[in-house]
Amino acid sequence: MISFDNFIIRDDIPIYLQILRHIKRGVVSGVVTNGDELPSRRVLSALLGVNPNTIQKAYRMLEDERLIESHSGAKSYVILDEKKKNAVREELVEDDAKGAVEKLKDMGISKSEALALIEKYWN
Amino acid sequence: MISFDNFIIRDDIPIYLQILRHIKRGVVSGVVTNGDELPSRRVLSALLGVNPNTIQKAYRMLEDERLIESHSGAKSYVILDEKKKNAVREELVEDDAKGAVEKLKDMGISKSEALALIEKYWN
DNA sequence: TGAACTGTATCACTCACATAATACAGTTCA
DNA sequence: TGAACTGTATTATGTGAGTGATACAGTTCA
Repeated sequence: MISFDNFIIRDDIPIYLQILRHIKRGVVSGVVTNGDELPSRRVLSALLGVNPNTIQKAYRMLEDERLIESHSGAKSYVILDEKKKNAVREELVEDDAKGAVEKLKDMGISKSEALALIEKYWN
Repeated sequence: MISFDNFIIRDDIPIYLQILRHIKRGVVSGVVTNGDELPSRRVLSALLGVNPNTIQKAYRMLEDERLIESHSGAKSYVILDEKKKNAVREELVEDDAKGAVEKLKDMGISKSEALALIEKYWN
């Protein structure tokens, strides 16, 4: 069962996206694996204190990306293989590392300065 | 006069924030300096093809941060000193480098992997 | 002085997001 | 079998961010 312990809702980005990313990051970090069961829409909505439709929106997007499977009446499960896992990893890395590089470059920061910054802020 | 040449509007974040960041990055990179004149709200809105209120929103935020000065009827100018400049630099670095570090960490990526990613995506 | 520029303020509109309230159908399992 | 769970769909509503349209007032300068 995918865990949502210590999942805290922020208000800077849409909740359905936070749920989506939570699961994708789990996939990349290895916490979420093939065959894992997802909490039902109703259960998770009650747990997080949000509307079931918000959960449904996140789950629907995951299903569109073939990362989970849902069948009417039955529970929903994670469907993963190495290829998908790598794709998710690539996607998240694109968003994060690539975006950061672009921004740092825009500010006129050199590569060595950028590397020093990452070092600095890592701790 | 602050330049908006090769400024391209994206649709993923609010336009007023893009304008705000464009100017702040100019400050950090040294393209924007103390006493520089800003394009008027109407002129810039026409140039970018957006509503004058959108420009006003960005300028208003810059004024709240004391980075520019506006007086009714008169032109708007950049007001900078070393202290403010460093503050802006710190702020942008916070947004970019610090945020990137946090996300990469969340994905279970190690520091050395992160450094390698920055290297990789720099080109 | 007055035209043409400035900044500023106010109201209206759209849209994404989230919520709310149901309804219906498929499944699981005691 | 039937209760209690699942997923799915639909319609309505509220809210705030972002933007648009417009009006008003101050300034600059020929």
